[in-house]
Amino acid sequence: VPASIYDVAKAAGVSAATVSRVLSGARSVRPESAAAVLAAVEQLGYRPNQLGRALRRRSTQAIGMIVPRVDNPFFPSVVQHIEEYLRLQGYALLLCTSNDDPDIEAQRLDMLTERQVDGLLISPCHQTRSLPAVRRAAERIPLVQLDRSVEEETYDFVGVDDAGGIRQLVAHMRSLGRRDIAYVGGDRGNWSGAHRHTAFLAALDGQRPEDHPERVLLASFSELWGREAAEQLLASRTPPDAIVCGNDLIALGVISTAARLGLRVPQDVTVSGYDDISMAVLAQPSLTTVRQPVAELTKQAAELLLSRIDDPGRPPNRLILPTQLIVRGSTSQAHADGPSGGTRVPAPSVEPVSS
Amino acid sequence: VPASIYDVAKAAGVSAATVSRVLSGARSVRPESAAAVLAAVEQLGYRPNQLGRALRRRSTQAIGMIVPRVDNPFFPSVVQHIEEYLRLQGYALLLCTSNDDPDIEAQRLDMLTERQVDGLLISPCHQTRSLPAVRRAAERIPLVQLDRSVEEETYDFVGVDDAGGIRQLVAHMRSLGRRDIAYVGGDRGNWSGAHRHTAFLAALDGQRPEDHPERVLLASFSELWGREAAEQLLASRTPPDAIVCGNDLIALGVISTAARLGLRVPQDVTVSGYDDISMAVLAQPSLTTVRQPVAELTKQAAELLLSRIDDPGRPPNRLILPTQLIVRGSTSQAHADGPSGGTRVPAPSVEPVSS
DNA sequence: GTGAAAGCGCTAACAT
DNA sequence: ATGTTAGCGCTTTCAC
Repeated sequence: VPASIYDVAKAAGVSAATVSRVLSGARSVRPESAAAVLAAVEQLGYRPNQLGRALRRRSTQAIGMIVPRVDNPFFPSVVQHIEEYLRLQGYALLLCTSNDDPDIEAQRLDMLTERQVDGLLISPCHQTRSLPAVRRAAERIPLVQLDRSVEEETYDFVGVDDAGGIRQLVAHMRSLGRRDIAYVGGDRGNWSGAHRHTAFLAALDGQRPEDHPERVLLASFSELWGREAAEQLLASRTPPDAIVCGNDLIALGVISTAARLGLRVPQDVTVSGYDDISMAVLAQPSLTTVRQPVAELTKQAAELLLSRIDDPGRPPNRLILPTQLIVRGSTSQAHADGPSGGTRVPAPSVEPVSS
Repeated sequence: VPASIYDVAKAAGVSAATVSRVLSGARSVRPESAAAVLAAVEQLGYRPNQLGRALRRRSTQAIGMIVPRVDNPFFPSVVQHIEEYLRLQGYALLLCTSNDDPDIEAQRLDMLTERQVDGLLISPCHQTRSLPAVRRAAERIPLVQLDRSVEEETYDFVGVDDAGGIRQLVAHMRSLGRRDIAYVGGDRGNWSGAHRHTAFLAALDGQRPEDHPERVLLASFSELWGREAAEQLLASRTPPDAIVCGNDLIALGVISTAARLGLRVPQDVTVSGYDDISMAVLAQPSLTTVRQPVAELTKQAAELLLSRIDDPGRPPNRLILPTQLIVRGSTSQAHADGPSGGTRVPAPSVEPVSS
């Protein structure tokens, strides 16, 4: 059995309270007592039991996080930033995946709540179906949504200007002379899927999408779906001359199928993604996309959470960050051989908005 | 303040012990008491505090896991499988990243230990520098290594036959008539980097690597490094006609640079990866690689861990799983247009070995 | 079948 | 500066 704080106290010839004080550096302790305690800790190999500490302190110094998927590189990159930030603030990160399933998500949310995390960070997998569990959790624990939000606007949220990003992409395709623009997106159940799709339809304005329902295909944010959708789109007698994709994974799938069918990207068809995952620059051709400001997104989300932990009563805050168009080889031959970066086009007008 | 088990007890007109029994279904309780308890739970919105429960039970029903990186898709895929498996066994997964830094790794290991996880799953980021922290943790908590191991062979481990995989790749390159085979790998600090590099040198046998030290480049398991290394290798007057890479990310970087330099893959130079991440099949050309049996790897690791939790005293077990060569377009034009799968070549001789 | 009481490991008041 | 005491929320003997 591992040593407890009482074992240390006995070995050091002091009381448990003194050991606690030495270890947490809370109040001043006589140097020789401190030395004795430290020696005893060392000798017994004592490690404090955070369960006991958390139970008493009513704080675990842990933040729970739930992401919808871990096989979409966008989320790992978000996780990496968040973990780094929280670590520096002295918080541990407890990470879970919902696998895009609201039931698993709810289960995870409850689990983290019962384990008394001090705060919750979540990208809900569904706008409506995630709502009950998010609400339950938010009633008890400071909660901040990032990148995706549930329908209700009563919780803290920091996301990006999905609509603006799509608008930039459509305008870019237009400026290249493309007129027949198709869309391959994820499902509308989640925030990103819904907003990007809606924005695409809105951006088409002149060209009525009702005339070409087969030009808008929705299913999931995966490369597999990108391959399938491209099959439908590109094998037709009159393929589109541009395909805007809901994220980078879909776009990579589309490009892969285009190559297989012998179509040249960008000459025969231009293709764009969304997210700017690290793979985007490696693709052949490299991928034109919209970059989400992950560093900013995660920093704001973490700060929002810490501020809410500090003051649980403050009114909810919703931040929308601007995106950046990254032009690369999949839409512009001029960029096909660029060593890596691509041309960055900042968003035209959108400022970070707080409501 | 949230309701405690005593609040529920009072509301239901029973004792806390009875509430506990109802909730854990431990011993039989009179139906009407049970109903009253459940009603009170519902009415008060009671959620058990797992800190109190864990402190008393001396079990958190949580497993801690540490992976070196989360931006190498191989590890997310491992995580996904592990989480699924543990969830079905009633365990929560607490996931951390070491970011390939032994100090952060040690900190995480200590953190998880102090939080009293019931078991630890880890891919150590370094063979020797990870050893002290792994040893400390393993002294207190059941620990299983997966995919990577520390130097010492005294802890449970399930990995893959890295050497066999590399041997398959070199043999494959040879069978294609390639004679000047280069190697671009990760750093030798970690298990995979060391074993794959060693295996490559061994597989060369006839061709003495000392004659061509510039043919073997080691740094990190990233696409960026792949790009840099390919620059050196392919811009030379006498580029190699085959490049074996330490993992898929490196290979994708190499292919990207080859394309930029105007070299054709596989005609001018064949390229292979390792891991078979989902991106491998999407690359242009698709990537010949060695598949790690992730499902089997994770299942064995989880089972090893649960068995050690069950019997902490049992002798350590080390499992090496066979790999599978996946031939695709980056080495064979015949496979360049295959819709996806590639040709699978099972390992020749290696059986799962238990020592 | 159920309640009372003790205690998991820790820290925060309150003394001194 | 330090020890004593109580209690965080829960489960589990041990009686009845």
